[in-house]
Amino acid sequence: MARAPRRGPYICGIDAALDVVSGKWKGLILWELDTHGVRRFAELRRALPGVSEKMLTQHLREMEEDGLVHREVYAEVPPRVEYSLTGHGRTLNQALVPLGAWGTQRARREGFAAVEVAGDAGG
Amino acid sequence: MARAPRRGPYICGIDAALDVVSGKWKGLILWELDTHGVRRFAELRRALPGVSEKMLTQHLREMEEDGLVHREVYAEVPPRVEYSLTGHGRTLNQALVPLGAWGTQRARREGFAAVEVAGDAGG
DNA sequence: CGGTATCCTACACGATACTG
DNA sequence: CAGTATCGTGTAGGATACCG
Repeated sequence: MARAPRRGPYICGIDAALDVVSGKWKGLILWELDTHGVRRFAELRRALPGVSEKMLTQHLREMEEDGLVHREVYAEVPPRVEYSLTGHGRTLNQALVPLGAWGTQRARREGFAAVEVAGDAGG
Repeated sequence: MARAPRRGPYICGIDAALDVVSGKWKGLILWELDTHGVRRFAELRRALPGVSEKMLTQHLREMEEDGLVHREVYAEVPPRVEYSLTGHGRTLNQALVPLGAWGTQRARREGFAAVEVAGDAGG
């Protein structure tokens, strides 16, 4: 059970980017880490209401493997693991800003509840 | 079997936007229609190598319902149906440009084959 | 605290056949 | 040409239990 992302070959850039952000919680993880800089596992869990440990771990591992997320493990008791974005993770986030704004506009137009989360580009 | 997209409530704008572009061929359909302006069913089919009629129809219907695509039916024999982007479809495409560029860069970095398709932002 | 392991379900996607 | 109908499959995602 290693990888969800296909890792190419891709038909176009959108295809390649979507391969890396698809996953129910990845967008949120990106925003959360971008906003707070560094987050612990339990903090991310609280920030993503409804996520299971399994999915959070799995997404985090895939994003780490995709070079988006850095995982820092501290040899302490109780254990502490801190997650943060890599440079590529931050540039991806930048690239997602217009899309986030579009989505927020659309949700507003359609009358859907788009709960504002810290860092949301749509204001 | 009507809808794949959830139509909210969404957690943030990215969530809302991703709900509308997720689907194996939707990104490509967007690019194809944006590039050519108007495309017939069979033309789209040829532009998306490997897509089945079922998936193409399904994606097109969902995108129509999401207000992204306009479907024009001509009462002729043989039948003719033309697809084009709505205003919202075009703004979505604009919002996807940076993401496409990011994906192209990434594919290049990682050495994956990112086949250039007409309209690709990274090209 | 920060995970793994196991089992299960829903559904996105695909293949094939048929129709106005 | 532009679909619809039906069936089959892979896998993303979820529930629960256990571990260092």
